[in-house]
Amino acid sequence: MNENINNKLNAKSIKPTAMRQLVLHVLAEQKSAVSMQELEQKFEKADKVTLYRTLKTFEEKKLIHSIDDGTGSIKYALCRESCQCRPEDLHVHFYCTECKQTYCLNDIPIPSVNLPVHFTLENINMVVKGICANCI
Amino acid sequence: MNENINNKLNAKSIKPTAMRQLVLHVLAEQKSAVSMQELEQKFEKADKVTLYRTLKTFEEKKLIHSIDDGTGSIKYALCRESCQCRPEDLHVHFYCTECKQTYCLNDIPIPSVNLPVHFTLENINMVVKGICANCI
DNA sequence: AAGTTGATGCAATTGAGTTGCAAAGTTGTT
DNA sequence: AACAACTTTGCAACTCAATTGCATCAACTT
Repeated sequence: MNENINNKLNAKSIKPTAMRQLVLHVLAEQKSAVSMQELEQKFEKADKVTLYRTLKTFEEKKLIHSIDDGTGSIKYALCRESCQCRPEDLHVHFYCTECKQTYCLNDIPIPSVNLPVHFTLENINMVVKGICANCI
Repeated sequence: MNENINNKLNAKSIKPTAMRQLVLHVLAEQKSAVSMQELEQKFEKADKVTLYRTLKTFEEKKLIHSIDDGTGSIKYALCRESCQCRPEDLHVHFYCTECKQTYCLNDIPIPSVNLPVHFTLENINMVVKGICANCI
C-alpha cells in the first residue's frame, strides 16, 4: 500500500488499518464524490457497516467531507490538505443531472451571505444543479 | 374555509378539495418550513400518503417549494405569489441548530456563482446553518 | 343513471442510514 | 510469549422517511 496513504492517515491521527488504507486509496482516485453504495461496489468483499463507520471516522477527522446533494444519498470526497472544514474553507458542489455525478468545485468558495441581524453562521451547504462540461 | 385559500388553489390550477384546502390553510399559518411528519401531527386524522401526494401536487404546481435542509426530512413552505421557482426566484434557507427550525430567508436571494466553463445552471440549493435571532 | 377521471386511504415496500453485539485484531505490560 | 485492555470489523436486525399498488370514494360528463 502506498506510503502516501499512511501519511495522510497519520496526519489526521487515524490508525492505518487495512480497511482504512483501502478505502482512502479508492477515495483518492475518484474524480467525483461517491456514495456509500458506490463505494461498496468497488470492493469485492465489503461490509456496508464497516464502510459506514470508516467514513464516519474519516469525516470526524476531517480527512473527507460529506455532501448532501439532494439525491437522497450522501456523497463523500477527500478534503484538501489545508481544509479545516470551517465555513471559509467550504466550496460549492455541483450535481450534474445528466451523468448524476457530484463534483467538488474546489476553486469556487461559497459566496458570503449577509444574514439578518442576530443570526449566526456555523455552516453552509451550497449545491448547484445543472449539466457539467462533459455532458454538454 | 377562507375564500383566499380557494383563490390560491385556483390561481395555480389545483382542484380545491377539502384536504387541499385544509393543508394549504395550515401551511399558510406556519412561520417556518414544516416536514410531512410535523404537518401530519397538526391534523387529527391525516393519512401520511394523502399528505405526501398533496404536497407533491402543490410542489408541481409551484404553490410550495421543498427544502432539503440536511436534517433527513424534507421541509415545505409556501412560495411567494411571484415565485416561478426559477433560479433567480430562489432564496437562501436557514436551519437553526438550536430550535431545529428551517426558515425561508425570502429577502436574501441566492448569490450568483461563476461556474466553470460549459457548466450550465438549472437550480441552486443553499442552506445556512447556525443560530437564529430567537435563540441567541 | 352510468361512465370516466381524479383523489383518498390503507397496506406494504424500498432504501439509506444506524445500532447492538460478539468475534477478530491491535497494543501495551509483565 | 502470555495476558489484559482497547479498538476495529462483520453480521443481523432495526429505524425512519419516502414511495408504490391497489381498491374505494368523490366529482364531473354525457
